[in-house]
Amino acid sequence: MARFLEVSGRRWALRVVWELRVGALNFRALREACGGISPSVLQRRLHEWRESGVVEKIPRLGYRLTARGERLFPVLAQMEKWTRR
Amino acid sequence: MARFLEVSGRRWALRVVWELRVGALNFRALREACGGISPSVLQRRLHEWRESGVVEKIPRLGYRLTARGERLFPVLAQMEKWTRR
DNA sequence: GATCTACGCTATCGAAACCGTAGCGGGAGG
DNA sequence: CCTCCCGCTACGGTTTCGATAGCGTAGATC
Repeated sequence: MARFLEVSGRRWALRVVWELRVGALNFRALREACGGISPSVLQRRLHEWRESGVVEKIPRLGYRLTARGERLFPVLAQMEKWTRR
Repeated sequence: MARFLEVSGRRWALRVVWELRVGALNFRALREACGGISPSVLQRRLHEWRESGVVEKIPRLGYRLTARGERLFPVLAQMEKWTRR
């Protein structure tokens, strides 16, 4: 948990996962979806999430959540619900 | 949601909330619970969470989650559950 | 009243993370 | 060959973080 809080406690970290909820996105599309993250930071976040087994890279498709990453979605959905009040 | 992801996407941000799940903690206790966050950063995080209405300051008691903050706990609990696999 | 202690908090400064921009190499299509 | 879009990297300036020291206050104790 402490580890996850550390990884997710970086700029854009959760946002990247959040934007991938709709499905696979390529690098540039993901960049725009996040609304202006710098490519170097996005690159780092993607590496970090890939190391954590949350995101995977698909040739000619871009990036998408792994099965494990998908299971993280309910957490974010609940989080999103929380923000609505 | 984007706003929350922004606030929580800072070092120690969620960790601070997580450590407050056990109840009120004073500044120093919270600092130790987090395992060595610098006081200046902790100070900043507490201000940010207070502005978001997640944390409140109680005289002679320290800091604790607000009612709104308590409602954030299930999210973190689910997050913690996710990390266990 | 003087001292001691624990508290919240601030100051400083070097290190690390981040941002914006530019641009590279590579592959697909014309 | 040329063009276009792709993932990705390099660079320099700005922001954020981290470690440490220490201030001012308030309560307790002598």
